[in-house]
Amino acid sequence: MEHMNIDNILNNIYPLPDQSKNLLKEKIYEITCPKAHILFKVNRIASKVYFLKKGIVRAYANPEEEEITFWFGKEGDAVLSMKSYVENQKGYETIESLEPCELYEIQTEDLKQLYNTDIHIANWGRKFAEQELIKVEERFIFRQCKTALERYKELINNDPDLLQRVQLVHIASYLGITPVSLSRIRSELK
Amino acid sequence: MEHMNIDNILNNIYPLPDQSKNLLKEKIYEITCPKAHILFKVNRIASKVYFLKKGIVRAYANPEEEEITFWFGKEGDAVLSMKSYVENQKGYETIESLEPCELYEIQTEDLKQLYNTDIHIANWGRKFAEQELIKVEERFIFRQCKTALERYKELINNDPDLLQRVQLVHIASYLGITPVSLSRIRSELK
DNA sequence: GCCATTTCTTATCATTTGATAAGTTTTCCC
DNA sequence: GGGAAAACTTATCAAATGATAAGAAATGGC
Repeated sequence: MEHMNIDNILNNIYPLPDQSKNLLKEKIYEITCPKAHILFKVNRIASKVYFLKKGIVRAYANPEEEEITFWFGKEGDAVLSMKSYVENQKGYETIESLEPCELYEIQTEDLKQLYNTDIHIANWGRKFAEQELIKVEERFIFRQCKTALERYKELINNDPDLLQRVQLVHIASYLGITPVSLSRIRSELK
Repeated sequence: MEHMNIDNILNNIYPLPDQSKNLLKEKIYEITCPKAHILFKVNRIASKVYFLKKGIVRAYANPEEEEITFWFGKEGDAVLSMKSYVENQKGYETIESLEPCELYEIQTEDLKQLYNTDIHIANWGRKFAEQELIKVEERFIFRQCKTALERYKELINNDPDLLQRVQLVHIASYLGITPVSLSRIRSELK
């Protein structure tokens, strides 16, 4: 997939007037990280939000017992610990890069200050949360309506490159099944 | 449970300065509805958001095939079709009262206009979406980590009155199991 | 209060998914 | 490029959940 530049990423969430966008961009820096880098560690309070320019990451919960990969981030996605971002509390997830990544970084402190002073950025932040909300809610419902096979098929259709870029262990967990079960499904489809 | 007044409901989401709160309250009206009233119908574009003063409601998806109750709203909760509210598109859920209800009602149009003109209300709207987001995300992860038995136990602990107020068919669906399976779990616990 | 209807439970059997383990393929590193 | 490690598949068996149906309990209307 192509690189995503910051203007497109910000605009895709909610178009901002130039002045507000520049306020935001003043606080944003580019960083890179290697594969298998931990961007957020569980039980920490996150101080940064990232936007993914290039690469792929996953968020997983419950690392003591059984790892649950509940989210993949790709080019253009925001990468953050939601719980930590929203409530300023310990996050329940760890976020790890699955490829070498290029990221845009902003301090949550800076972001929150902008929310309080610029109404366009406040509404941008509102839209961001709203869009993420819809995504989780839809996935929550979909998960319950559909069988593992249907969920796998849907992934193939909507996110084919994920299968090329991500280990099947993580795909399986994302689909809510075991790797063995995923293997079974894949062999049935051949 | 006690009645919830509108000031508490609004403040619990995000404390607003009096002036902003009054702007909001000017647009809010009280209504009532009987039991089994449909507040939102699937595939419609919703024009209203409610806050529940008294009563209990449920949201369910997939009404053609198998009903999936994915949310209960109680005193103090906001009642709305998220998809419709966020994207101005057809909602995937139907929302139905399970008791006679007293509600505060606001037009989404009015709300959106306030978002664009009052920064405090914009941030209130942001906080609202953020809090709802965390709730769904936590439930999504919890659903995958825990067995049906654990999920039922957690419901008993965190939401005991739900069992008194709501039919077990809906509880079962909310927990992601069949009513028969829930019965089995309940009898094992005795 | 009584009957009809709805809701809930119990029982039986089928299906799906998980757990474990062994085998195969791929990847990675020297 | 060869060998070790990791990732994936396949096979077998166990456990959890679903489907169906029949019976018990609760609810609601007259």
